[in-house]
Amino acid sequence: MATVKDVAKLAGVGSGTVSRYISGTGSVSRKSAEKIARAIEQLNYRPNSMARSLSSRRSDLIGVWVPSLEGPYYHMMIRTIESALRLQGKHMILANAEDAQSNDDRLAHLDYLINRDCDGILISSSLQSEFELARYAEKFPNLVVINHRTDELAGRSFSIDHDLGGRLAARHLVELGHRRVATITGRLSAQDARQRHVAFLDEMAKLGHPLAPERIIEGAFSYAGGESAVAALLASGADCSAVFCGNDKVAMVLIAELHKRGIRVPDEVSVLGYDDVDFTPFTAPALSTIHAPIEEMSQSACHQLLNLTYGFDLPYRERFEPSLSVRQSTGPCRP
Amino acid sequence: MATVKDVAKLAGVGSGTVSRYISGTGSVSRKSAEKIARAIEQLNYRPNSMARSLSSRRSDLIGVWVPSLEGPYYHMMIRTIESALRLQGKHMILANAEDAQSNDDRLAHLDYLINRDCDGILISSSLQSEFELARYAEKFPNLVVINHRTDELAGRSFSIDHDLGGRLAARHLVELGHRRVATITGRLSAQDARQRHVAFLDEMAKLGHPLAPERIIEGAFSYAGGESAVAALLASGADCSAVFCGNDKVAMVLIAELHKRGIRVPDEVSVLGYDDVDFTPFTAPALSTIHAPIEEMSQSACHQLLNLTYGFDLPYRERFEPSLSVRQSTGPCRP
DNA sequence: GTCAAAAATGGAACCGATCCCACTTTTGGA
DNA sequence: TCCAAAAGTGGGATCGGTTCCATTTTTGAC
Repeated sequence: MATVKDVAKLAGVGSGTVSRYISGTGSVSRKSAEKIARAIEQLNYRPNSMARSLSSRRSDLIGVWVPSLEGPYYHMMIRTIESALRLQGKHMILANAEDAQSNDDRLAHLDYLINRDCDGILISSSLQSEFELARYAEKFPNLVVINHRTDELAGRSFSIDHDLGGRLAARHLVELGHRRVATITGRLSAQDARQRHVAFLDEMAKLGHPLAPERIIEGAFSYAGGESAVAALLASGADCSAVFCGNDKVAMVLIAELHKRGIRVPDEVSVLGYDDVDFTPFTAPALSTIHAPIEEMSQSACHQLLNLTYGFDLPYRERFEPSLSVRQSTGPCRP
Repeated sequence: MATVKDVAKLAGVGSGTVSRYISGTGSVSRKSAEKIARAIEQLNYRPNSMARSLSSRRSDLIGVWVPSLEGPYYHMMIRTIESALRLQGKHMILANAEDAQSNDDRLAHLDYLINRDCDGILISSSLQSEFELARYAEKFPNLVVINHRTDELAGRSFSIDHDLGGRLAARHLVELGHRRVATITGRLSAQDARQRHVAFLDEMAKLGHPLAPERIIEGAFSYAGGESAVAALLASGADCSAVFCGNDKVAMVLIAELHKRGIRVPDEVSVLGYDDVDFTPFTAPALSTIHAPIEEMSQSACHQLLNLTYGFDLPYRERFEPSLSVRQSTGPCRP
């Protein structure tokens, strides 16, 4: 493989000039540029990325930490991030903490990224306590958090107003006439799950229809968690005309289970999801849900991370608003 | 940040000894090891991965090329690969060619990986012609292909017997008594889609029930492609009691559309999918499908790539067999 | 035509590991 | 106790870029 020196020699210039030509920084005369271009072509030269990284102290690697890769939510995120980074010539490396057993284990996954000398790190937070995140953020300036708002990370945390999302859910169901409403939440130790849940309960109460405790099931945002939560809800015998699910995966599981039992959606029970992932138009019936702008949020987080890390000036926003997306799984309450 | 030299000086040994201690290759006396361990601890030393890569000519980076990241199929693959690589201390970088407009564009995505000096490359082939793959494989020895069988890449291509898969599908439907059968395929320029389709048609014919041409719709393996194919099938007025879909996403779309039209699955129409992705238990009704061991195949491909690249000796297989997974979306034909 | 400012240049030093090699020390069998 | 083989060692060369700086060349206003 050819090196800068080979190129420099063939082009009849110094190695510094070649380097300047390639990076586009500094000035190179037209004549030199042409000679260098020809030499590069002729030698089929490609810069060695490791040497470049070592000497420039930039790896052009962005680490992405996710608590799980199950289901479309994280996939939409990953997909958006990969695309945004590729557009800027950066590379993503991934750490999926799904198999982590303990909190230390989860942090070890972060170290797996940090030890790789990532220029910046994106964390899709959920169960990480704010304290831990802040601690890491301190020793790692180019760190940005998706879907988690915290004051310690002003300008570096990107989030959706899940409080509003929870309220939108409540209003939608109440407007449809539902009074006997149940909910299946995600794990309430996760900020995003808790926020929408608390707001949902609060808004239901405000609207005059507080939820009975037996109609509140704490589940988890996974298919398996959804299954057991759905089983728990249906086993409880809690009679209800509508269920608000903390995310779309759980809503999908619920619809499947209701179908199995011959309970019609939305005629007998309305089901409302949260997130608006890619499959929502294709459940049967199509899922009504709270649209969370996951992709926009992910892209913003990515942009700001690139800004912080490389001094880019890409557009971004820190806060996003969910909106109601009505499809066929919710309908008027029929007593 | 501390360097090997700092560690060597503090420990009172040479830099070579420190290097040997860290990499675990070569021999280091117990006494030196202890001193080095203490120095590392004291200085909080972490090896610089770029310097390490440059001098060892190993990036510990594995590139993964996928034609798309939509839907659970690729996600299951990515998830499996990330995990297998992390277990061996390697890192994955991803190139999603979803946004590629032309074939050159798709190859540019491969270059994006190669220019990063990946030690090895995993390609999830589909539309790439065998010729192009082989061409790249030639100049890049540590390249392995998932879900594509080709003689040029003996020992480096991992695949599922989609011929068998297609036949299993045909047999299942015929055994249930279906005679008026339709099929929605993926893009037939993709090997995996074509194989299962051709075998399906062939087996149906062998069993005495060849498909009428108007009951064959060429679609694509995306939600959008599924939607238009489903629309085309239903618009054609082709009367059928069962539909074999080239993958689960399309089957999901079909179930949703049938639900919308009030057509009961499987009572009026049976729907059979392919792949057995993570959501299949949770469609309504739960999707009968051909189980393709995607995760096992991905892991094998990963293992063999690691073997080729780093001389590991991880277990792997090149060929996998699909199996029938009956759930609730297929049932006996009721005339 | 003059001259200061700006542009362009070559090459050495450096980034922080690995790896090789010549050398020293330890080991254990006779 | 001796000695060959094995184990352990230190440090310099090397990987292939970037970056800095002193120096040369070009530019353009007067």
